[in-house]
Formats: sequence, C-alpha cells, structure tokens
Amino acid sequence: MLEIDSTSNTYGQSEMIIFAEKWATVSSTSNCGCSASSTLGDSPCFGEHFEDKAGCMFEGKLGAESYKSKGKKDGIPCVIGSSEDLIKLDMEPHAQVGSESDAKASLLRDCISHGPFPKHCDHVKVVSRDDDENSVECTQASTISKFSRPRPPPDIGERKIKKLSASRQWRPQNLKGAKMKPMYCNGTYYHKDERSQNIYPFKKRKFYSQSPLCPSDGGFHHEDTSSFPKKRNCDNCSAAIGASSSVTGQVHECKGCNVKLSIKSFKVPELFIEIPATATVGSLKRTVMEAMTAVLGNGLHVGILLQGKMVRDDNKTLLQTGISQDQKRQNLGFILEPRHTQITPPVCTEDPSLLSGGTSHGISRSGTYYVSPDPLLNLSSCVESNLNKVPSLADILTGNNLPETQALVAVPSSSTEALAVVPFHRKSHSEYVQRRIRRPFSVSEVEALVQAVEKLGTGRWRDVKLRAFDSANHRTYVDLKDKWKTLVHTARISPQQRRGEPVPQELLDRVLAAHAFWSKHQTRQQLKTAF
DNA sequence: TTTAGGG
DNA sequence: CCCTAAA
Repeated sequence: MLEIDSTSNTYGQSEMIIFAEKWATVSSTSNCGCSASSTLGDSPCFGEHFEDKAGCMFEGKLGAESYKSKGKKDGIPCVIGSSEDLIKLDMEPHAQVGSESDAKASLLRDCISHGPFPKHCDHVKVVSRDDDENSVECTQASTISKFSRPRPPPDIGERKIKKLSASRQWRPQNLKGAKMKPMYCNGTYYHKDERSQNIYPFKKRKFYSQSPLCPSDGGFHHEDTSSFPKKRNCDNCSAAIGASSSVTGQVHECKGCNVKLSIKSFKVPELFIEIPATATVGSLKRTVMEAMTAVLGNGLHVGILLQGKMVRDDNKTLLQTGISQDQKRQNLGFILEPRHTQITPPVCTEDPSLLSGGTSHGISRSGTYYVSPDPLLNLSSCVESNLNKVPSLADILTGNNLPETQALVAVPSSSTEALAVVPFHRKSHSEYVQRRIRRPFSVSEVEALVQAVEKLGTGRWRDVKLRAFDSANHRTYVDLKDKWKTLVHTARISPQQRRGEPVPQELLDRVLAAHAFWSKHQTRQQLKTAF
C-alpha cells in the first residue's frame, strides 16, 4: 500500500485576478449560479472565461498553470495566487471585511472546488478568450464544451461526488428506523438530548447541520441531488477541518487608500491517502481529487484573524477593524473553514477514558482518504464574543468560545491527530459512506463487557448492551459482540502479538473462562432443544 | 431487530 | 468496524 502524506499540500493558485465591484461584498462574485454539487470530480470546465452578474471575471485554467483574468469595469484588482503561491488582495480600506474574505473564499471555492466555470451557467457568460467583450450567454453545455475539457460521459459514478458528505450515511440498514430505540439505532442521535450524545462528530454535524433551522446558504448547495433526508444534507463536516493561510504574508500599504495584503498559499489540511500500489496514477489522482472535494467541495468560508481575534463583523471596514493599519496587519491571518458551521456542539463523552487515543493513522480501505486538521488552526485563541453566531469550526478548533468538553471531537485536546479520522469509502456509484470513528475499548469498558458477559453469556448482546453499555451510545450490541470476539482472540494469542492498549491478563483470563463456560452452556442448551 | 459470522 | 444472511 502506498501511503501518501500530503501534509504540505498547498493550494498555490496560479495567477488569478479578481475584479469585484468596489463596494460589493464579493461573496456575490461567486454566486453566479454555481452549483454546489459541482465538484472536482465533476470536472470543472477548465480554460474558461466567465463573467458573472457582479462583474467578476475569471479565466481559469486550474488544471494548467495559468489562472488569470483581466479586469474590467471599476473593480478592484485582486491577485490571488501565482506560481509563487502568492495571494494578493488589493482592497480599498473602506471595503468591508466580508468583501475581502468572501472574495478569497469565492475564489478558492470556484477554483478549487468547482473549477473556474460553474456547472450550471444560467447566469454566466462565456466570453471568448480572444475577446473579452464579446461575451456570449452560455445557454447550453455545448457552448461550454467548446472551451472546456470534454466532459465525461454520464457515467460519472467514479468521479462524481454527489454532495459527498450529504450522501454519507451511517449504518444504512438502520437509517430508516429513526424511531428506533436509541441504543439500537443511530437515529438516537437525532432525538436524544444532545448533551448526552457522544462523539460521532461528523455524523452529528451532518445530521444537525441541515436541520430545518439550518439556513440555506444561498448559492452553493442548491443542487441537492441527494435523496436523503434534508436534514442530512448540509454537512460540511466531512471536511471537519479548516485550513489557514500558511503565511499571513507581508502586508504593505500602497500609496493610495488601498490596502494590499499579500498572502502566501492557502494550505489544505493534512491529507492521508491510502491506495493500493497497483492502482493507476489516474486513480490516485482521482482519490486525491475526491479528498480535496471532500474538504473543500462544500464551500468555504474565510475567517479573518486580526491579532488573534476573529474579525466577525463583516460590515466593518478595514479601517475600522484596523486591518489597514500597518502594525496591526503584521498579525493578520486568514482561515478557511467549511461554509456550514451551524452545528450543534457535540459534547464530550462522559468517560474520557472511552476516548483513549485512537490514532488517526488507522488504515482505511483501499483508495480512501481522510483528513486531519491543519495544526495551524490551533495556533490562535480568539477571545471575541460570539455576536450571536453559532460557533464556527475555527472557533472550535481554536478553542474559541467552547469549553473543552465541547470539543468538536471529544478526544484529548492534546491529540491533534485524533480529529477527523473518518475515512470515506464508496458504497455505490455516487454514494459515499462514512466509516465510524474508531474508538478502541478502554480497559474499563472491557471490564464492563466481561462482567456482563459473565453474567448473561454470549449470544445476548442486546442484553449486554442494556446492562453495561446502555448509556454508551457509541457502542452497539454489534460492537460489543465484535469486541468480545476480539477479546477472545486476544486472550488466545501471546502477549507479544497483542496490540493496542494492553488488557490486563486477569481480564483476559476471565474472557476465556466465560467464553468456555458459555460455549458449553450453549451446547447444552442446543442439546436440550435437540432432544 | 437481533444474532452470528465473515470481511 | 462493516456488511449481511438468517432467524
């Protein structure tokens, strides 16, 4: 197996220039009818020009080296990225914070996730490469294909990730039973008191994030191709990570009243990819693509950190926030975070020992990947009050506004690697399911399990669950049965062969004893019923 | 839904 | 942990 650690992945865009309306919040820039589910896997139309309503214009060649556009109208030029991984924003000091961050977010979104060309181009004009003025309404795909890379045939199963995270599901066989008894079903996570819920961070976020209360994001998630319930559809959590600008960059003020910010490349979160050595390069590319889509495909939000504080008021001008001040800008940072952060803060499990460090470097299935958070996200502490906002991922990751017990993933906070350990794997054509986080049994759990089995015997896992793990929502009776199986196995092998947190020999002995006893017992029962 | 077992 | 046949 090949394991690729692409920690240093960066999105150094090639040269890219945005022209946005001076006073517009540039978020509109990217709201040009783009479809959220246009993903990397869907293959952006490279090499396109387009101009959206807001007058922003891109010429994209994400796959290639160049990505630039020329400006027109009275926009403010923003150069983002280059071969030197440079991102420059030339902003008017009175520009709103939101316009700056949104500009970048939309750039990244468009270029990274969706490609420079929106899939649905109702509101987009395609202009000839040679003549920017001669724009032609894009009314059909054929118009685009003239410029773009040939689109794949309808069979995009292998490539398309339909609302990647949205399509993910847990225990599909149980999904329909939302009314099941809590302990049997993950439906439990819908209904029970959240505070009592344990850490299925992504799942929880998925389920809650697009609850009816979750506002529409207005632009990037409209193509809801998923057939799953709405409430599971706005999970960005898959990308329960964020990225931050790897360098806050030099900041310099230009002569006029414009503020120029220079940001080095945006880093993407650490990516782990596992793929068979026999896989083709193409499939490797696809896998990376899918991973990136998972991370970025759902839309990004840019957060701004000024001297360690999150700048939340998008309506403040750069002057007001102090961004235009040279000295303050020394400490200016940008953070990428998933767009939907309306999550219900998960709560730490009642027993910290239950969380005893599963490593995030677990092996996932072939051709899968998972991401871990960018450590950079942990660097700053934000003290600002929340202004009525639901904590964002960045908040959580930076420990802002959330007590430790509400960590996004209830793992020891020191364990940065424990975050986001959920790999994806393809279930069918365009569905991705998320594997549950691996959470090794702690000794105390083993103890409880052994005790229950001693009492109830093997084969009554539901009762075992009820008896000893009733409140451990993340342990199903199947889990307990599986654990017992491994315990028996563990007890039988030599201590040298055992892995993970060592289980006291005494417990293992009891396992063997109980296993032997109940095996006989079962045999006897069977014999009884047989005769 | 639960159990049982293979993957 | 996942998947699923079978009960």
